Amino acid sequence: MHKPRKEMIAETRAKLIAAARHAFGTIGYAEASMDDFTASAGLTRGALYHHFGDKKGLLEAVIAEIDAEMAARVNEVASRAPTRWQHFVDECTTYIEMALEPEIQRIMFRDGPAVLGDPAQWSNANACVGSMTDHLTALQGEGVVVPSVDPDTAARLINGASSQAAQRIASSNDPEATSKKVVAAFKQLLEGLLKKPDPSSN
Amino acid sequence: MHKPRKEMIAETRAKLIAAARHAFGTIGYAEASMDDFTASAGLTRGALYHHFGDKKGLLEAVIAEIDAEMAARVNEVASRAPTRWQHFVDECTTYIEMALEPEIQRIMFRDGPAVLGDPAQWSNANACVGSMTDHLTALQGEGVVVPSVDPDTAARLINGASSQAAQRIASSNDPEATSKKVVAAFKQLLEGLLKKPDPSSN
DNA sequence: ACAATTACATACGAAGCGTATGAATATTAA
DNA sequence: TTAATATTCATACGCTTCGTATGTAATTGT
Repeated sequence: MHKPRKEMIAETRAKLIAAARHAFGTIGYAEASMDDFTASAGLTRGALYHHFGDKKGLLEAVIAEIDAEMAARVNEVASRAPTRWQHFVDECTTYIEMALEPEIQRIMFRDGPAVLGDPAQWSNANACVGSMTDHLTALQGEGVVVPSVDPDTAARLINGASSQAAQRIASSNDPEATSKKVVAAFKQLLEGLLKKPDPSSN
Repeated sequence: MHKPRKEMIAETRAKLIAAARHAFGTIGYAEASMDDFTASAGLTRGALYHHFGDKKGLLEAVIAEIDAEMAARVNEVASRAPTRWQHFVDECTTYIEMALEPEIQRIMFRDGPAVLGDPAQWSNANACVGSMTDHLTALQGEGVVVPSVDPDTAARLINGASSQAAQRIASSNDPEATSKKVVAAFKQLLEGLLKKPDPSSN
């Protein structure tokens, strides 16, 4: 008795996504030959076009998968933190740490935007920024963050800074030292969001 | 009497760069056919390969040109400003305004990084960030900005935030309103760099 | 004036992509 | 149960694009 139909299909989808993810994350989207990485999954382009429409569709699927993983990691790490502001800061730094990984950097911050356009418009991948936005909103309610900023806007700006931060660390020849400087500067910028009278922790 | 040799060569180089810049800025690097845009300049790929080595080489030349223009614009606008801090803030907002232009956004912030890698590593295009770094250094010397941050690092982070800011405005369906919110949030982040006792202007 | 270099154009081969078609299996209907 | 249909993938084809190799005219050096 062979496996049920549904599972076989899900399996080929998963194999295609995994193969594409590896190819996109290493040699990059443009250089990744559909013939090559489908073959590495024991398939052909026929399966790819059937399930994902085209190369871009497959990239979207890969991005959705990575985004879900990133959101899960952020939520897990940040869940334990004394204050909500610390929770928020942890979220940001975790985000930077993830952005250090070459696969994430390449797919989510370089090829993704180039091929699919502004990440803010992606329908499937906004979990991380969404979480940050939620916390900023709550922090405003608590009077910790200045009320004048739009939470979603601020979250996006921080996201952009995080991306640069990660790139800077990743391309440094002394990542340890660079990381310290970058994270320090990053936290300094974040403090601009705090209300003046109470520049609390850290 | 025909034009001197040197001028003819410079002219074909300029024509190639102009044609490529237009193609890259509109349909994008990946979609731009070398045959097409060289033909639109009255040339062939032969000239392109001779002068720039390959497609990426031409992109580098285009980026160098745009970067020089951006630096000139930033310097001109920021040169008139009461305080140095204001000068710095103007520089940043001017940077955002320039990043609103589709051509700059596409070439400098999307296709450029995707094809050539981390912009911080670009040898020919760092004029804007360099200028920002200089001002941050000076502001630290004057005691306006906290001494703990590395100027170059901070400039890069701000650069990343600016890029996101511009994208957000550009892709908004109400650019006017969005611009206000984005610039406000952006300035708020910048205030994180100021020393506490004297949160001076704007 | 003759050799050597420069500045391009042309021609050729190699991929890569998208589509159209085909074949095998599964699902539904009668 | 059997016939019809839909799904899942593989194969085959043409088109476009890129890089290189080659050709050629103009220019420079001697």
